[in-house]
Amino acid sequence: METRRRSYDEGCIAAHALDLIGDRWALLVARELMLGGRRFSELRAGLPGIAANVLTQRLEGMEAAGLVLREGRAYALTPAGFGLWPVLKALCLWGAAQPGHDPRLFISPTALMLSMRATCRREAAGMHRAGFVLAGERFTVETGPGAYRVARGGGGEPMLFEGGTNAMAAAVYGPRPLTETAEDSVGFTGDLAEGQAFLDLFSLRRG
Amino acid sequence: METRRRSYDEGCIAAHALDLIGDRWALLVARELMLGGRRFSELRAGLPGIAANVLTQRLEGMEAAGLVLREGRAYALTPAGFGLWPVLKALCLWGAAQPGHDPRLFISPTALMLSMRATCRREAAGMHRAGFVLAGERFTVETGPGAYRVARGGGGEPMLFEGGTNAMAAAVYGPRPLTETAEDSVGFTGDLAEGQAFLDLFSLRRG
DNA sequence: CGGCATCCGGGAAGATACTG
DNA sequence: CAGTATCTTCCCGGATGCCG
Repeated sequence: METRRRSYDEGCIAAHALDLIGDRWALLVARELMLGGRRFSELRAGLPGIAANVLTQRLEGMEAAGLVLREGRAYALTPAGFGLWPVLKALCLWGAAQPGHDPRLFISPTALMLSMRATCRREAAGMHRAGFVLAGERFTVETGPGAYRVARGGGGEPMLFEGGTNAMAAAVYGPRPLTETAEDSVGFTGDLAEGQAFLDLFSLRRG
Repeated sequence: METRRRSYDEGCIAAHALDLIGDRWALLVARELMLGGRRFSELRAGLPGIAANVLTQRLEGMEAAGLVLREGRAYALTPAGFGLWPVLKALCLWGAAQPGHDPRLFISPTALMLSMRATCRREAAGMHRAGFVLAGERFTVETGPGAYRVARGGGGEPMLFEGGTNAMAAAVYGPRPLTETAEDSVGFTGDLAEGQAFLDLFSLRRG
C-alpha cells in the first residue's frame, strides 16, 4: 500500500521532474492517457508488458503527484499531466534517430497517433482530414499549415485508413507508396494522391 | 558484469528511447556530461546519491548504446548522447512548473548552467558575456538575440558571478535584485545594471 | 469482468569495504 | 583516483485470488 518514494534528492529541476515521472512505465502510462481518459484494462492493453500491480502503483503515484485524475473507473491526465507532451515528443524525436529499433514489436494505437503528431512536418502540411481505425480504435487527424490535431473518435472524414497498428506504422513511416489494394493489410479509402501527400508529412526516412 | 537489458519490447519510438536512456540515473549522467567530458569522480561529485557500482553500470550501458565514449579515464557524450539535450530541456521546463521542488537540495554546477540554458528567454536577450565560478568550477555564458552559449572554462568576461551553486540558483531564479554586497554569498563583479538585465532573462517567477 | 491485493522469485539499486 | 566485490534492500514482473 504505502509506496515509499525514492527521490534523487537534488535541487535540479530535471531531477525533480524525474522524481515525479522517472519511474519505470510512468511516462508510457502518460503516453496512453495523452489522447484522453482510459480505463484500467485499456491501459493494460496499450502496455502489454506491465504487471497489474505495477500499473496500480503508477496510477496511484501519478495521482498523488497531481498528474492523473481518477474519474470513477477511468483515469485521465490533469493539465500537469498533459504538460508532459513536450517530454514525450522529445523522446520520440530522439528515439527515432537511435538504432536498434524494431518496428515489428507491438505498437499501441495511441503510441502511433502520438508519434505521428511528434514527427509531422507541419510547415509543409496542407489541409487534410483523415480518419484512422487502428485495432478497432477510432481517431481523427486534422492538419493545416503549421497545425496538427489528433483526437479519439470522429467519423465522416474524406480519407480513412484502417488496419493493424504495425502495418499502419509501416505505411506511414515506410518508403513504400500508398496503393488502393490493401497489400500490406492497410485499407485506404479516399483520394489516393491526397492520401500520399498526407503520408509524406511523416517520413522518418532520410532525405 | 553482464547486465541484461530490460526492454519494454514495444515498437513505439518513445519506448525505444526509454529502453536506451530510461534507466534510473541514466539521464542525470547524461546531464553531467552535457557540457563536456568528466572523470568518474567528477561524475560522482555531481550525482551525490549514486553508488559507484551503479555509475559503472550506467556508463557501461550508455557506452554500449553508443551514447558515451570512454577516452582513457574520462567519459564524454557521443553526438547521439548530446542529442538528448532536447529531452533534458523539456524535463527542465516541465519540472520547473511542478510543485514540491526543494531548491535547498544539492544542485550540481552543471545542472544549474543547463537549467539556465533551458529557461533563458532568448528572444529578449541582449549581448552579454558572463563568467561563473560555482563550487570552484568555471563556466562562460554568452547571450545574444535568440542565441545562448555555455561552456566550461573561459576567463576575462566583463561580468563574473562567484559563489555556491545553491546561492547562485537563488540569485538567478529568485525574486531578490542583484546587489554588490555578497549578502546571499554570491559575489558579483561588473556592471550592476547589466548583471541585473542578464539575470532577468532567467526568471522562473511568474509575470 | 474490472480493479485491484497478495505472495513470490529474480534482479536491479544502494551502502560499505576493499584493492590496484 | 578509479573502480570492484559483497551484501542487503527493495523494486519489478508474473501468478493467483478476492470482491464488488
